[in-house]
Amino acid sequence: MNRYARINALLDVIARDKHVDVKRMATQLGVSASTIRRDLNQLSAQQLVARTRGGAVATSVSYDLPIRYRAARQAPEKARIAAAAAELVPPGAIVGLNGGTTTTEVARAIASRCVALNMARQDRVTIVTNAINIANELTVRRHIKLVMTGGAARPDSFELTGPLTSDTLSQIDLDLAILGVDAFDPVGGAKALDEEEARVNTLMAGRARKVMIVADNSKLSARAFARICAVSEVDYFITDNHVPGETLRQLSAAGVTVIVG
Amino acid sequence: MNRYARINALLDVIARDKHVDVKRMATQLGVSASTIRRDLNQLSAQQLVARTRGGAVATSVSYDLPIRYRAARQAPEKARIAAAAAELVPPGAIVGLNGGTTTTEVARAIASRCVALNMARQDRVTIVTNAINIANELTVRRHIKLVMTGGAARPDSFELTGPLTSDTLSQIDLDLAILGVDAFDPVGGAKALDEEEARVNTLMAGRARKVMIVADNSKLSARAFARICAVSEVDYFITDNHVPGETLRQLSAAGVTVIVG
DNA sequence: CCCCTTATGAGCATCTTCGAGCATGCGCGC
DNA sequence: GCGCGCATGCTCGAAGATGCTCATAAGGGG
Repeated sequence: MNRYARINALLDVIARDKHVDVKRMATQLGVSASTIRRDLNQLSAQQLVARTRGGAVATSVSYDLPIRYRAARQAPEKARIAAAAAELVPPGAIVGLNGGTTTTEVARAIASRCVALNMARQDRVTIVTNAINIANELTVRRHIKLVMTGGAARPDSFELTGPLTSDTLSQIDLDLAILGVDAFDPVGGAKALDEEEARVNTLMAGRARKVMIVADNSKLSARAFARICAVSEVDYFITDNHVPGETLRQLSAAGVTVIVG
Repeated sequence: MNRYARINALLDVIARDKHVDVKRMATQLGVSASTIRRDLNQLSAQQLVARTRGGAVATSVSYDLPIRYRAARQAPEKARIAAAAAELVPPGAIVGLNGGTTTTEVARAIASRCVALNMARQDRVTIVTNAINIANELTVRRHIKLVMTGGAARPDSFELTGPLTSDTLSQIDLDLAILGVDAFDPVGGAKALDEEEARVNTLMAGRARKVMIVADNSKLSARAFARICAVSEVDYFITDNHVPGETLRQLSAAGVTVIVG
């Protein structure tokens, strides 16, 4: 019984019963109460559950009922960022998405939201992406129109880049570009680690009426060298609640609409 | 046991069990734990798995669908057809692949063959495809250069079609187009059920120096209305051993190299 | 045929995880 | 308001996984 399995078991119980009991789970999983407590505290720090004396309860802000623990870093933060981003997508919009774990979550959130709102045919959202994994997931979701750019695949990131990608993008106009980035700060703007990806992202931003950056707090202290766009070109910035207020104020002052998911 | 074979083995286990154990895989594959750890870290950097203490777990960032695809009809026939097709792909070739269960098998066979032959860098095969599921699988399996066409996704077939697809294809030259079709016979040639897909397939065949059709026996008695190309444009036809000899003779007479997998 | 790059395995110091014990303090009943 | 019981948080030690380094093997290129 490793940590991952325990956390999943705990989330399953909470999803089913809305609460867990430390003692009972310790017996059931064959570990000490200390361990269960540590696990619950960790989940609580990620705002996935709320601690109570003797156990924990489900948080009111439960986004997806079948809560599955994703071992990726900053998973809950990304889910909340994604939910906030999805809310800003109006019916019928044409949305560009680049690759990355955050934007993958955004894609899922947009798809879920379209189902939830039961959008009419003419209000269907169109998603344009150069991320193979996002396309692969969205293809089966009927109520979204999916368009892929062409291009050569980069094995490390599941993104298509290169001249073919640029060609495709140059033939498309977007209402909104939602970009995950490797680094973002009030002075340097948005950046990527790979110059090929940066170029594609720049172009996608240029084809869009509005530009949204989605990034968890780690990206604000990260460094990357390939420039995507300046802060002045960014309309929305969605992040989590672990970002210094000073940074957010600077972004607001620069004309960016800042939203904390 | 080289690196690629190990990585494939690890991915297979993760796809099946949702998790791997460092120690167990080290024993099973006959290498040291350090090596397994290095492999898992590399996969983790590609977001294909998430490291846990003692092993790794699936990230769900796009590794569930390939499994669904494995259970196809006529599976053994398709696997043999695919293996025969893969053998006709020379090192360094630029190969076009359209969508479908047969061509998905072909993609896997080509990938496996490249691993088995341990192809040098300059002999890497380039695969150009408009099938999202194929792209998704091949991105994971590396050591193949992958190019996607752009286009709008068709939910039923995982294929990209439309003007963007045509535009991309018109900028590409192929050594070989490997096409799965819905119907093929000595008189009518190759056909598809969907006219959009047929158009893309026609274009792909037109961009290629050689055209190969892969189809199991059921396709020879099937009917479809959208024409892809005439028999005279087909260079190779790979099928299974349940096809009437008379049909094969007619195809040979028409100048098609017929191979029974 | 030789050299250089890369991959692999072993050893070692470090870090993480987990369980147990103990002082603390929260909450419930009186 | 008060005291008791129990969950909690913290610390410490043990077990084991990890990362790092180095030596060696293997493979590819010239």
